[in-house]
Amino acid sequence: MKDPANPTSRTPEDDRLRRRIGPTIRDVARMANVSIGTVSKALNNNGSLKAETRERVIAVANALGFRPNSLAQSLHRRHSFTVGLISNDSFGRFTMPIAEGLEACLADRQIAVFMCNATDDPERERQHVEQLLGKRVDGMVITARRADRRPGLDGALRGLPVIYVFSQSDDPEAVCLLPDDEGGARMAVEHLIGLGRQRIAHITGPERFEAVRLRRDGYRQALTAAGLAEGEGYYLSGDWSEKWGYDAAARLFAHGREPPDALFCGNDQIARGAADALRERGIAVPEDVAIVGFDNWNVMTEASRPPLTSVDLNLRALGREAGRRLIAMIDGTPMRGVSRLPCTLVIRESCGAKTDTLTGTEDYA
Amino acid sequence: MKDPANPTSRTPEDDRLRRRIGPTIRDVARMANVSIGTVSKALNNNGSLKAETRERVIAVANALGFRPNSLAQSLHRRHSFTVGLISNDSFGRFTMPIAEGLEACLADRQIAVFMCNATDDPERERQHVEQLLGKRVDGMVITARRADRRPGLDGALRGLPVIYVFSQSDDPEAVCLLPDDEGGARMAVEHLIGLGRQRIAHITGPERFEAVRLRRDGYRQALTAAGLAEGEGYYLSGDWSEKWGYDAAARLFAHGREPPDALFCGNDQIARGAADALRERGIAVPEDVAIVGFDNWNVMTEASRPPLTSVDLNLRALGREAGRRLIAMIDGTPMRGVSRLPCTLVIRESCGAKTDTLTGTEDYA
DNA sequence: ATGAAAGCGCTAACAC
DNA sequence: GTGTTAGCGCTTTCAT
Repeated sequence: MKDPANPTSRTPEDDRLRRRIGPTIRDVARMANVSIGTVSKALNNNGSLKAETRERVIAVANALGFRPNSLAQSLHRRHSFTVGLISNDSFGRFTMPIAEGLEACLADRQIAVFMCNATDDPERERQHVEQLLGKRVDGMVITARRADRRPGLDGALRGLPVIYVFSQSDDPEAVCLLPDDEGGARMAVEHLIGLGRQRIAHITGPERFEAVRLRRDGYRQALTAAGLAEGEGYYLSGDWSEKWGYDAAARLFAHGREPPDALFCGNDQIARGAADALRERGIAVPEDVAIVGFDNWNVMTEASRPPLTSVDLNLRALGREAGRRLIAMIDGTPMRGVSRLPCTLVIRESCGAKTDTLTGTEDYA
Repeated sequence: MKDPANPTSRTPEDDRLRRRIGPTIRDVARMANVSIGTVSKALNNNGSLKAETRERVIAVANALGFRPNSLAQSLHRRHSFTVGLISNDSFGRFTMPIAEGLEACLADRQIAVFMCNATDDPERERQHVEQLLGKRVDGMVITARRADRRPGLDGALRGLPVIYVFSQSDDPEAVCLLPDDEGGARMAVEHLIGLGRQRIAHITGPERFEAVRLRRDGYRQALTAAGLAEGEGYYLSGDWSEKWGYDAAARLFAHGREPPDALFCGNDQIARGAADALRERGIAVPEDVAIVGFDNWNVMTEASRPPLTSVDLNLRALGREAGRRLIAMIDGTPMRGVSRLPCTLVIRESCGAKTDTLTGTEDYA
């Protein structure tokens, strides 16, 4: 009673047999009156098959709603087409865009991403790694808040491709991808200098963040290159809050001291706090004082008065590039060491230049 | 030459054989001088086995660094111990805590989460669903921005457990989990009334958001229940920005009209904008006007002057509960319909009450 | 060009 | 108690 020309006529028991797993390759073979091997060739478009057969098999498969079991496939193929993403930033503001870029890149290659949150709990991280290895992921991405380096987890990984994004391993061989904080800071300060500013202060976050130290270095490099001196007390390290930006600005513009004509801030919250402080003192931004922030977090840059010029870390691009590199590693390309991707300066009203977007040059460190 | 008492002595060719896949259950069986079946029983702690054998096998497995291939296991077991999370909010501010709660809950049950971003692109979503089905996920979580309901994707899913979190399907049978916006708003306004406020205005977001309509309803219910009237022009719908909060507050406190003595705001950005507007007008918060926000987004609540009392949507709890329910569904418990989880009122300085946290009662709708 | 059959790494039913 | 074996759903030789 089987009618191979009309593959939709599945027998009732077939439906019952598959619990709810759907048809298997066997069912397709039966309905199309070919062998299992032939179906495999047809669907994977390899081997040599008569065009007519191939098409017929594919038609049957579609009619049946056949969906190959990726788990069974992975048992043979070299890859599982999954990777793990382990975050120690509890899916925070920085992890998000990275994950997004990564996912977008990998989805194009049909690779799925396991999202694991370890939040700096080593035991939890160990469990996740264990689980991911059990699931035979093809690679792993580690991301984190960037206070400092972390021990590599290379012990158990026996050569599995691993890439650290927005975080660093203490293993110098490890593949790490980071934004070029130093270059971003340099670009921001050069821009201020190009606008004629001479007395540029830097209000920033806690020095235990490597990013803080790098941005400070970039700031100083730009000053030095332009022959400008760093005013006394012009470098202010505090926490990452608006309040600190507000207080630090107040300090810079207090009593007799000669005030800065520009503020380069370690993040947008600090910048916004500073902008508030200046406004309340009747100091005009950008006319009297130009401000540049860091992170280009639009919740801050756009709510600030005036809207903030800010350095964008290009985290989405960082995630995408991480995906590309991980794929390359999975494909066998050897990689090692730290790379930094350029930042972008997004110009808004707070620095007195025409709205624009400037991208730093790639750093091949 | 095999020494079962010293299982670490693997033969060199064994290492070579496993490409980099690590030892298989076969290797463990060989080294422990037992059958494959016995190893399986020992490791999965089922069947009946002499304690000594069990322990010995486990010791060998550990020594070999054996890690069962979860993919192969899933071929037999009823489940793959993976679920898919499809987000249409591009991993945004609301998706994050939900994902975190979900992941935490599922990780406890050894279930891994595939993160997929569809960002309202139906084609991309279809591809993701396809991929997840191919990977034989045990269930699926759909989350989204909450402008409105979305078509269920139940066609292809043949009974796979699906739960919508922070989003709704147009299928009335679908399992949906949402915060109780109405109850949260009611709680906020009741709190203001309890503090003696009588003229309470509501500045909120765009009405196309169901959340806006629900919060408005809660606001009105609380007023009505207390026998208070809604002042004319006291309900102001705009966008979700600080600027709108600022402008709306300015409008409410303009010219001759009798001003409100409290503002209930649709989100924290609006509330912060309003607080700024009042401060600039010399209106004291909370003395003259109390303010309550919504979302409890600490970036906003804590940077606001004064810090904002705000309704917390308890998104992390929502994610965890979604995990619990999905597990229940996977375990066979039938579920259907929409549930809403209570919000929490987090009291800070902007409303003039003692710092505190109040939780709404569960809504068994 | 197609079919048959040997596994991938594991579980589970059934022998002994 | 432990070993044997038949698969899970698929890919991939190797015959034909």
